[in-house]
Amino acid sequence: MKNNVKLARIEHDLTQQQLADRIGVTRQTINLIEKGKYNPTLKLCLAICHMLKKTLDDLFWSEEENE
Amino acid sequence: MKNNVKLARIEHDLTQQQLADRIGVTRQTINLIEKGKYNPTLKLCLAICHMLKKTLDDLFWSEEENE
DNA sequence: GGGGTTTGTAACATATAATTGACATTAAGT
DNA sequence: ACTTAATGTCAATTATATGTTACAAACCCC
Repeated sequence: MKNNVKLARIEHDLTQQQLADRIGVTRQTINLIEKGKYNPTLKLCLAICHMLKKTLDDLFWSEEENE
Repeated sequence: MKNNVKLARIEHDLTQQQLADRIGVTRQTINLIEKGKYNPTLKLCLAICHMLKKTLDDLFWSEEENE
């Protein structure tokens, strides 16, 4: 589950904690997503996208079939 | 949680059951997602996208902030 | 080298996505 | 009208995303 959340977060000068707070999840959740260690729900992906002014494809798309 | 899964599935001439089988989930899961009644995981969204030759933005993006 | 901030993990609890099995409804065909 | 396939939905269970609390490693700054 690779993604570009970390990069986009840093572009906005936010810590994991700040991003988590603004989205309304815990820091651990953001951390695990950034590390690719799990599989967030669509609603959470969308919340992250809106907060970081990116689309789903920007942050979460990859051509490969596998995770 | 509106999305375009149903439309894309029909373009490919698949039933909910067939799509579910190819992705490896149950028909109920596909049904509920199409009806917008829940919040699939990213991995499942990606599986649907690849099967239907669409991107995340094609099937699951909407500009609105809310679900 | 000590103190604060950020990040990476871990164990356990809770909410909910997803499965299983079953039944009702709708749509299409004959 | 009858049959069959497809869809909508429900109750009960299982798997897993997320929360909570806590602690350690890494990085700055003084």
